[in-house]
Amino acid sequence: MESVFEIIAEPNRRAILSLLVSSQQSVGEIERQLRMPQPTVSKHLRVLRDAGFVESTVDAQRRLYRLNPEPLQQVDDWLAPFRRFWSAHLDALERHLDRMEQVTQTKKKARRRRRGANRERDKGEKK
Amino acid sequence: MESVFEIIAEPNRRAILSLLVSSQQSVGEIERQLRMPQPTVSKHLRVLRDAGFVESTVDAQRRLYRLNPEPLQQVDDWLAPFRRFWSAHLDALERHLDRMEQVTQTKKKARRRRRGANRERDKGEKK
DNA sequence: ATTGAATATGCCTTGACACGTATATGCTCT
DNA sequence: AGAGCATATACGTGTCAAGGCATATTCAAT
Repeated sequence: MESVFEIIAEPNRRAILSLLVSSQQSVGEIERQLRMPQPTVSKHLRVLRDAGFVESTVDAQRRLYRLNPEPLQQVDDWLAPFRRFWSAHLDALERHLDRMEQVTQTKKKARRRRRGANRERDKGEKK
Repeated sequence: MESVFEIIAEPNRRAILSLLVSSQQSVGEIERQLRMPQPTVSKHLRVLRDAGFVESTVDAQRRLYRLNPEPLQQVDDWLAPFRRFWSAHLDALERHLDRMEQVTQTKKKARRRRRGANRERDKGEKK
């Protein structure tokens, strides 16, 4: 199974992870919400657990699975250089549009506002 | 082939993408730098191109491939909720450590500095 | 101790995909 | 036109992982 990227390549596993963002869940709850057969859920959880994406605690017959963010941070780290790349490209696009505007003289303020919003977004967070 | 996640699950494709961050490259250059057979490179480039990760321009017999950041932004977007999750967890860990310290009375300032650095890092960019 | 619920595991089949090797296409130069 | 380089594609093969189904395990309650 190797890398974190192969783990999150599987759609059902991504669904499980997304589900666990809000709160921890039992296998049965996952099964019901994602409408997938129980063995499928268990197998994917096994993979996720072995790869460190989730952890589990025992609650009687149930097992509660919760997220462990570290492996996902690896993905985030890999993405870092590309983030620099695409903000550079955004800036280049902006400059290009600005040049166009110096010719056409149209609404510049609206785009300025958008650019500000994008910069915020690039910093992460923000709902 | 479907999703962007399956595309970047392949190590050679990730290598190609990383290589293209610095600048555009011909097939032959990729082949040499990554030491993989030419058909392999061409096939992976085909996949990356179909999925929109790269674009190509023709230069006589060569083809120059360059990065297109949009699909990677999808990955970044998917990661967003988890980023919130793990910074919440970092904070919780910090609070926990702080409570421990109130008992053990040890170096608190060093950790405060680290927390600040993490917050910067979460905003993206930097370095 | 037995039954039933919740979860895990084993086996089998199927399909996708990566690779190697060979070959095709396209361009340049003489 | 022909030779040679750069890149793309076709085909056959092996591997591996996901799904379905059956079954095993574990715990609770009676």
